[in-house]
Amino acid sequence: MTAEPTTASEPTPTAAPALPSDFIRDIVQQHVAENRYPAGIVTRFPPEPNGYLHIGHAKSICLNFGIALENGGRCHLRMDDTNPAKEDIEYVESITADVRWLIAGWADSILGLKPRGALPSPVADSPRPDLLASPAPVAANADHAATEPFFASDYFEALYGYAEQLITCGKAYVCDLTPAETEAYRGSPDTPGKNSPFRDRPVAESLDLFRRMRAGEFPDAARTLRAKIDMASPNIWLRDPLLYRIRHVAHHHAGDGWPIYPLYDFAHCLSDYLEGITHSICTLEFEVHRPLYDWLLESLDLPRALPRQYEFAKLNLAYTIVSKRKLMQLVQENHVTGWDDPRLPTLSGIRRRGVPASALRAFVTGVGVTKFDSLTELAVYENAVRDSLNTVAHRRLAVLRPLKLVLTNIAPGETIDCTAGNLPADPAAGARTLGLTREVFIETEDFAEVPPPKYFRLKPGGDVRLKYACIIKCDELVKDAAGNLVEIRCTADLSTRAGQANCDRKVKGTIHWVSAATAIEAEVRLYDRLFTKAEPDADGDFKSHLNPRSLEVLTAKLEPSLATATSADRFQFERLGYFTPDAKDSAPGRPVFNRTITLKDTWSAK
RNA sequence: UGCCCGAUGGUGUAAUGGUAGCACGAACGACUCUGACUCGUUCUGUCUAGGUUCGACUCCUAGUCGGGCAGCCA
Repeated sequence: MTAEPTTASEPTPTAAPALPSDFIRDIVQQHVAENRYPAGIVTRFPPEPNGYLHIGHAKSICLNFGIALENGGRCHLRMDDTNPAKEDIEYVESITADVRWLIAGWADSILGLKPRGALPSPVADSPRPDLLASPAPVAANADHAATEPFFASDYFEALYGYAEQLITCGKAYVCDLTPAETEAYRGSPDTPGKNSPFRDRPVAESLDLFRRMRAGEFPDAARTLRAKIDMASPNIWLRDPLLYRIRHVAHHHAGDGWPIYPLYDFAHCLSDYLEGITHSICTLEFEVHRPLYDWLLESLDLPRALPRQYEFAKLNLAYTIVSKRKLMQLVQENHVTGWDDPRLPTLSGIRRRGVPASALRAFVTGVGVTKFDSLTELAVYENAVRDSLNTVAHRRLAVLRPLKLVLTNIAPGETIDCTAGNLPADPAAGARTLGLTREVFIETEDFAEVPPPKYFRLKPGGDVRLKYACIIKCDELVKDAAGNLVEIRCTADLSTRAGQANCDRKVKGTIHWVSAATAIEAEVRLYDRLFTKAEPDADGDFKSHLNPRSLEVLTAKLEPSLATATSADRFQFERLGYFTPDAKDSAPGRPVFNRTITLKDTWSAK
């Protein structure tokens, strides 16, 4: 091959990964091009702190933070905490930690691409000028917003003011109907509702009543504040929707000063407005709320640009459920060990299982953003996890189900050093030394006394390579009185070690092993999908489809270098999968490893 | 039988009136001291019926199928 410098004078295309594209990003792009939001693009991720975040939220987080990052904008993590009865500070903390984990380091990689817009300028009347005033770099800003969440409950006072404004201009009224009456008056999807008898109550009376609601004069559910729209609207959310309800409960963030709390529809659009959100992106079930979102904002006298709502389809992943209510059941009924059980699709569980945040991001980005209610195959997720781990996880040897093997031509006490690269594809990742000894453990399934067709592993009279060591030949089986195999006796061909005369000798199979003399023991937890059906709740009975074999606990033999591993480490146990020490249960001297995912197996399935 | 939304290979997604492409998956093959990775080849698609157009995945009409909406939840 001649070294023709054909490309020397051509500009080397810096293979920048393409920015994701979808119908929402297209809209944002157009707005950027039109300079519709001169102050910049601002999005938000608004979970209610009533449960743990899950893989579905990851899609929303990546969409919202991604759009902000790509456009030099901002994304606010906002607790949508308007219903204190269901919420708890525990969830505020877990959500904050999970979001921070998911986006950590992301800005750096995405900012390597060219940001498409200018940095937003401060929003003058923002309730959080501390956050918004400093034009920090986007990367820092993104992490900061995730670390320091916004709270809808911080806006209760401002929201209350908007409510009074709505009453004053005749667009809201205090209603004394009971909950049951309210429901009855609402009608049904195909029959119009009826006007509340309190609908035309004088403004002054509604205002007085609303102030007394706030003062705590009335018991729970005695009255509500409602928007005055159209009880006959084909859209149920326009049939005089409730804006405020009376609840004499303390709030985990706002304290105990509020006997009334705003409902989602009222709080959300105005929280978006207060934070200067430009694109309020939510899932499809809120599509029918959009007219109300717009009605509320347009009914008030608001000086700044109004946010607009856009909807996309939430993520559905095969063999998993993400409903907070159902996850809660699994946790409370002890089908799993907690919200961070590695079998759960919660971000805490996924993290504990050992999945890198970058893998999750790649997965949800690859799935795309549409309005089609799809079901994503688990293989797509698994591919993203393997793909991410493959290049970074150092290789190690471990034996899950040990079978004793004696190398009869190695003397007791003798050790033969073998070098094993940490990342065979990348010598810079270094290597460690494995000591081959007379007694080793191999995987039980790597030996077959009666091998099936095309069996590459060890069999009577056959030979196989011990990874990083040498080729061995099976001479003899030792069985106990009951006929159970207790030991295999082999001869090691030491001339086939790396650098030796016959190192290039080929055999069909290569198996992993650990030295019986130096192996450490560890608990290893193997996970399988939590459910046996692709759509566990299709028949409304997800608990009957729990996989009884979703967790298998073994005592494994590991190569000694694994003794000092921490939960920040990720390994590939060769031929077995990717593993990480469990962040909760692993301790020095008592290691516990989680299997993040198996390696792809194109043989045993046949 | 109200209103809103959607429909492209097995799965997910692109093509924005002009060559139906990508990824996952599957099959086969090459390579291999991981039956992994990598590489190569192959496989399968525009819901139906009309219409507009030189030309339709794209626009229009009707239908079919699927999803969402009747919490003082979000």
